[in-house]
Amino acid sequence: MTDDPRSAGAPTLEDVARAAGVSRATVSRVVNGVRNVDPVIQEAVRRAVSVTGYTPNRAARSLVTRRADAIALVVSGAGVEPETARADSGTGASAQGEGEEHRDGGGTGDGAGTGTRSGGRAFGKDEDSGGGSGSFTAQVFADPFFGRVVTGVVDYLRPRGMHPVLMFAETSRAREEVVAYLRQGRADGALVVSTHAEDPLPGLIADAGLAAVLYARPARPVPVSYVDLAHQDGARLAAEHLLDRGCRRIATISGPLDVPAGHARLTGFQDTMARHGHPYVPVVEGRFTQESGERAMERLLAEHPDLDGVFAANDLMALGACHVLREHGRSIPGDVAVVGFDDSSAALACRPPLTTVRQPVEGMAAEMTRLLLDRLARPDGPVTSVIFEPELVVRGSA
Amino acid sequence: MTDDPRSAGAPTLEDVARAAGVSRATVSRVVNGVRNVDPVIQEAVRRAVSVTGYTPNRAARSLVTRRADAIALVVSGAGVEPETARADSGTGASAQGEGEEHRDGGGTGDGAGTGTRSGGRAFGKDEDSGGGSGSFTAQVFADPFFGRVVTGVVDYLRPRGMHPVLMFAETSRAREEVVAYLRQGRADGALVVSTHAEDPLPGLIADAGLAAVLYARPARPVPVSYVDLAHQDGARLAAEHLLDRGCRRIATISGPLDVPAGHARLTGFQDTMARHGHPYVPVVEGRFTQESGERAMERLLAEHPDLDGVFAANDLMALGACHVLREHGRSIPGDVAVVGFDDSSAALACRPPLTTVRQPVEGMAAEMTRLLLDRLARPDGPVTSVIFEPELVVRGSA
DNA sequence: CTGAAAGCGCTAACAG
DNA sequence: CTGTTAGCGCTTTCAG
Repeated sequence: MTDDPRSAGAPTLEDVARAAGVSRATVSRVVNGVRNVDPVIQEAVRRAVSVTGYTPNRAARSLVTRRADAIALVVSGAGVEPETARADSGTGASAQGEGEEHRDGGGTGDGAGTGTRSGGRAFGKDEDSGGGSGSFTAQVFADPFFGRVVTGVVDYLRPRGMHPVLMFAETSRAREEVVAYLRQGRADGALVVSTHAEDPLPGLIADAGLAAVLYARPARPVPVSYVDLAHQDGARLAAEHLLDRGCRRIATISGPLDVPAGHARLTGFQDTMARHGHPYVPVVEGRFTQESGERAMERLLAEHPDLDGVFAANDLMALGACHVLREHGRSIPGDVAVVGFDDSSAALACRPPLTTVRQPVEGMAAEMTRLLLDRLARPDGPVTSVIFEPELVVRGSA
Repeated sequence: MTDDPRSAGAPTLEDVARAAGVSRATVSRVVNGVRNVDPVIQEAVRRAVSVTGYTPNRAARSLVTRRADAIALVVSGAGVEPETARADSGTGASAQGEGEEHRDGGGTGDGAGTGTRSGGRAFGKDEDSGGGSGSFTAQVFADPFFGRVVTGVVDYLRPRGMHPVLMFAETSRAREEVVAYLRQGRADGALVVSTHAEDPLPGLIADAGLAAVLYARPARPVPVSYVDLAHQDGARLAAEHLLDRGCRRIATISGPLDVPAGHARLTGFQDTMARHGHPYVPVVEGRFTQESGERAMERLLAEHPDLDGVFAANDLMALGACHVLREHGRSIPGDVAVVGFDDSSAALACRPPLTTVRQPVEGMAAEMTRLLLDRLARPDGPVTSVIFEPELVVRGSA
């Protein structure tokens, strides 16, 4: 029984109630915009609220409403798996193993103080630094893709007064943490962006009966909504464009084949090429990074010096390919036409700007968010998924 | 009095206590790792916890501990200011007016839904789309800088079991929301990255007595810790390098002069040049975007066709400058040497790779996070700030 | 339309 | 070392 009115802490409902001369219940009603409150009292309460500088305590509210009014945005992927060694889930079938270094520098994180100097190094082999430590987080943000996802999610959430909690889940430990986080009720649901197929997270979440929506269809079916792109159609657009402009010796730099999008873009491309009389298309597997695109292009050029068209499964690799082509004296699109995929910022960072297949990432992310919020509002609504159609954006490179 | 043991909801302390045959307090102690608990009972409790599948309810815990164990990562900037019209806070002093367009595209943000397709357009003039809608969020992520900040923050937070809530505050409305969010106790403190001087957010947060640490020193002094880079020193390194390699007709593309970093990098550069006998350096103001770098370079080239060295205040602009130089037949670094700033991913995306001044963003962000956590642990500890030293990274462009 | 009262699940004194 | 007892601040029946 603290009979003392002015305590140290932040003002509570009680304080406002006292100031307005009403009960806590009434203040609560006004604050939550419940009807059935006399306009006069309503006004009095409002005044009391601003006088006291009251702000509702979220923990208390959540405790009773059982809602956090927050959602998690989690990037899930293979990444470094300390315990599982390397989860190199068979680098697909057809392609060549690339032998890309997957290991990274220290990572800024862990230990004691970061000291005062910068974090890790890694990435470039010869060049040492390079604007990104090797952590999973850094790898994720190295691709403009993720920034676009965040943009779409945030722009959808903000007008609704919500903000995403950013989480990463590349190890089984981290995945457990995500599940725990949700189970603790810190977030009402999760938006998960998987960078690899076979990602166990969607399954874990579904098993725990937690709400989630995925970006990209999960490898093994899970009763969870998702948004995805018609990757094959996108690859078809690229193939047709290259063919239409007269290219006849076309090659492709695929994405990692253990990533559904990588796989789909390749098969979509191959299928279309085959249908147009090109059953064999030279392909080198990349890792969706600029550097892997460069290496792949070097290789393609070495094995097929006469090629006149290249489809890279994303813009970053296309950008790398362009660099290599130019270094080898090939003009773009004169000698070799190049088509990318995504229409990310890399497309405009390239000279000439890339002709590319647009993936409306922001819109897809917004839709994903809408689906999650829908589901939170109607927990037993149907599990619906949305597939977006890509479109060709013609610029200078092809 | 729910005498019924097995209710529908998630298991609570009570359930675990019953299962283990002890009191709630004891379970709480075990769960929170408090010593003074008989090892035997401890084991029994642990077993009960896993049997029941217990997960502590965060809201309940936060309600009593008064800690959210969460922090906000907020990007604050000018952005589109519906209410305040344009906050063009005097374009600095020394420099030349330039008349560079400072306004941006519409901004998806505010209004109702984002629709289902991607966000706005904007940015490119001729090319329309381009991997980034015009929202503040999109603009933020268009620069690799922010992804690096997130990386540094997340990598520091993760080992400590914390995750950042992402917020943007480019309008006064959004700023109020950030303050409200903190006051509601949803986050214990904020990491704020201001993209403009005169940002009122730090002041608002300080006035509200909330914990925060800033990236970059605030324009008007605020009793809040911050991390920053010795921008002037960085610019000096760039100037000296250009001079050392024999350049004599050097120009610079500055950042926005109303951004402290932009201003400091310019004055640092000018001072060093002056000290070496070059009191007048051609300068064109850019906006830290690739496109503005291109435009600035076009102009510089038109006015000073004989220049042999360029310092761009960030890598994105340096990249744009390189494109333009090459288009004008200038070889890099043969005809013109180019030095960038930041050592972001754009530095390696450039051909030749950029010689640049490294800003250890990830490390700075980690330090910023450490400072915040420190302060949360010791609320009345001293307000300390850390200034990082940049270093020159020599690559191919100069 | 408003107030009284009962908790939500957890931690933290305070006894034992 | 363990159990009892108060609440943390809010929403929400349930009466009036």
